[in-house]
Amino acid sequence: MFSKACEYGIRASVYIALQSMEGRRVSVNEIAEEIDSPIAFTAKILQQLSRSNIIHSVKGPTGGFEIERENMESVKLNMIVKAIDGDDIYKGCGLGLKECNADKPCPLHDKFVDIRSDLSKMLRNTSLYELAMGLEVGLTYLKR
Amino acid sequence: MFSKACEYGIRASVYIALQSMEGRRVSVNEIAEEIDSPIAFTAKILQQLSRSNIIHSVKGPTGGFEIERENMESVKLNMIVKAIDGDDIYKGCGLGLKECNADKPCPLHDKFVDIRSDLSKMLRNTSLYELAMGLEVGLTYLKR
DNA sequence: CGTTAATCGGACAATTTTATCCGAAATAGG
DNA sequence: CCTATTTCGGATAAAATTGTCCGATTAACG
Ligand code: FES
Ligand code: FES
Repeated sequence: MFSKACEYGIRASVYIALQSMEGRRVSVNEIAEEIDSPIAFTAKILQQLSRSNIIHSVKGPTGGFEIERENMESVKLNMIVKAIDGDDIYKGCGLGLKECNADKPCPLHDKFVDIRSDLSKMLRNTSLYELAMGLEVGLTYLKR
Repeated sequence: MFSKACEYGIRASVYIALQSMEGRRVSVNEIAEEIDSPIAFTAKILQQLSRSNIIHSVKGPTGGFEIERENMESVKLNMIVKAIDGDDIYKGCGLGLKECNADKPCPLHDKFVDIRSDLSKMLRNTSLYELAMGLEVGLTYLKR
């Protein structure tokens, strides 16, 4: 469904959001530890999210990553997915035709766009804040 | 969403079904031409589907691929996807946790399983026959 | 029986994705 | 100013996916 990079990116963002709620800034090492991901690869993804203004990074000692309180609610999953995986999942044909277009649809088009639009809607409506809350109350987990 | 192999596999299967409705057996070359896919790679995928008893192959001159009339209705997309991509898409965690399990869910679990089960249901309920029919009446296309 | 046309199967190659390494730049704190 | 700690950015490596090649096998047909 999502690329590994995107999965790590979402998990990392949720963890950063959780810690930012308590004013803590976190390092790549801590993030990778807490979400069980490869450190250097995670660092690359965080750079990408930082450049996309989804998370905020601070260099030097006491530096690390954080998410502004306001962004915690306004940043939705669809932004993270788009920043990392592009918009293939929102626009692409389920059977791999070069373009998905109702004027010349693939055999699966009608059924596929239903699913795709549900997924898209779900990602658009899900904020980091919401996901971080589930974590905070101990209902959900970022590794197992 | 699906791998390239799976996309080609579905497109090929639908084309074979369409031709089998008229009693025509088709070669890899014709299939690859009609669905716009790499020939040798497509051949590999067809072998896989043949071994999974989803399509039927015949060697030698006048040989090729076909789908028995009965199978055309009983073969659903979920079988093709499972044969090629495995069941990650049916069982895997959306955020990449090692296992998807409601007892220790990831932050996205509840929302993700909804989408996943809709997708799963759609694939389970869609037959090759149904898709081939859309093609036959000129409503849908396998390449663009 | 020999030729020809087709799939089968294994080895190989190219590309993309995932992952690692390391030096550079920034900055807090002594 | 100096040192230590952190992200940044580019090069590189490993693994997985995608794609190619070719000889073996099968079978139709003259
Ligand atoms: S054309 Fe295939 S999903 Fe729209
Ligand atoms: S645990 Fe992540 S989707 Fe179920």
